[in-house]
Amino acid sequence: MRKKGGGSNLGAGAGSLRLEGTDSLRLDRQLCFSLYSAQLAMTRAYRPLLEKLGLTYPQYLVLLALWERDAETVSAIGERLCLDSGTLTPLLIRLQERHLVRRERGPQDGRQVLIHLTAAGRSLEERAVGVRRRVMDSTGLSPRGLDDLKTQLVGLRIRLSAVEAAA
Amino acid sequence: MRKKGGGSNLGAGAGSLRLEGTDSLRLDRQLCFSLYSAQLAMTRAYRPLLEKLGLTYPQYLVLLALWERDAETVSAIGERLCLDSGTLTPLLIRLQERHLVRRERGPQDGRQVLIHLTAAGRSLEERAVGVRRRVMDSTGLSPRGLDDLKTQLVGLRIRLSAVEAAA
DNA sequence: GCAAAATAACTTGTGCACAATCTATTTCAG
DNA sequence: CTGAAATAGATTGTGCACAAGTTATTTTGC
Repeated sequence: MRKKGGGSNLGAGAGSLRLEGTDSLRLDRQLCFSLYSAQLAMTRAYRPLLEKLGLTYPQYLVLLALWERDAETVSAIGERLCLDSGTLTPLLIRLQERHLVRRERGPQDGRQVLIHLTAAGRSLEERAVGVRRRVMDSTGLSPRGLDDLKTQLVGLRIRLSAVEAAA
Repeated sequence: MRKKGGGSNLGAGAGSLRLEGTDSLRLDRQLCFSLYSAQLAMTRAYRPLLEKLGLTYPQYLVLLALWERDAETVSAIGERLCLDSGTLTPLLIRLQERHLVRRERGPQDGRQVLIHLTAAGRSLEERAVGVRRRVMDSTGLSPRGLDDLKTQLVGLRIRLSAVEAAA
């Protein structure tokens, strides 16, 4: 095994273009990797706490959307969470099996399915506030710091999504 | 369907403690959601480009690690990427089926499996540099801005992981 | 040297995330 | 009103991410 750091071009200085190119792929320099691993760490921080509520992390995000605005269609929820029906349908079926939501065909438009929180689903919100607070505390960030990072990430998501839409 | 915005407590002002509590769960205020959706957007930005290389996004991250330092054990790769063997083993088997890596029992320690890049695997690096550049360009961030955000995310990951470790 | 403990990787089963496809319903053209 | 197009969800198959449990090898205690 090679020495740690893989320092093939220390003190880059007069490095060739090829070396500069490959060096740009160092793992610890990648925004993509730091984003990926921070997201994994966030999920792992929530998991043991959400487990006590019988929820997975994506299920928690769907409930966040519903606690904010109830009785929406599958596609409206999907738009807010940037997820499609292929992801949401089975997740919502599982939430229904746990009696946290009710799925009901739209009375006007029979193609739609409206998602309603049950009393049990609504009552979970209070406990979720505590979970959120504990995880946010563990970030060690101030409310200002949290909001600042959040704003940067929202901007990043919007710019990355715009490219997809153009393609 | 309710009106967009769900403005149940506009001009919060003299809101009660309960309202403040639940309001803290608004989707657009969540760091966790902005992180989650930014990560989804990053994966979606890479996907069509990586598809031309026959790679998924996690496979690309594993190759990033190997391009930086080759011939490592599964657990060494896992430590760098914060992933366990349950995730890596099948992924590495697929990379082997595509002749990008070779898996070989450790000569000293027969429990270990060393992952070696093949010539084909190494040759992919050059094309990956172009993919990375295109996605980073689409973020609209300066090298300074990219690095700044990366640094914040690394800090976040470390603090979130520290909590897990303590639990 | 040998049984027990530890370790590295693999396997199995669950739940996303997503592409591709399918079904049911609604809307539109004529 | 009728057939075609459009739309909303549901379904199927692939690949992570992970917990739990298994197998094979190495290390440790005696």
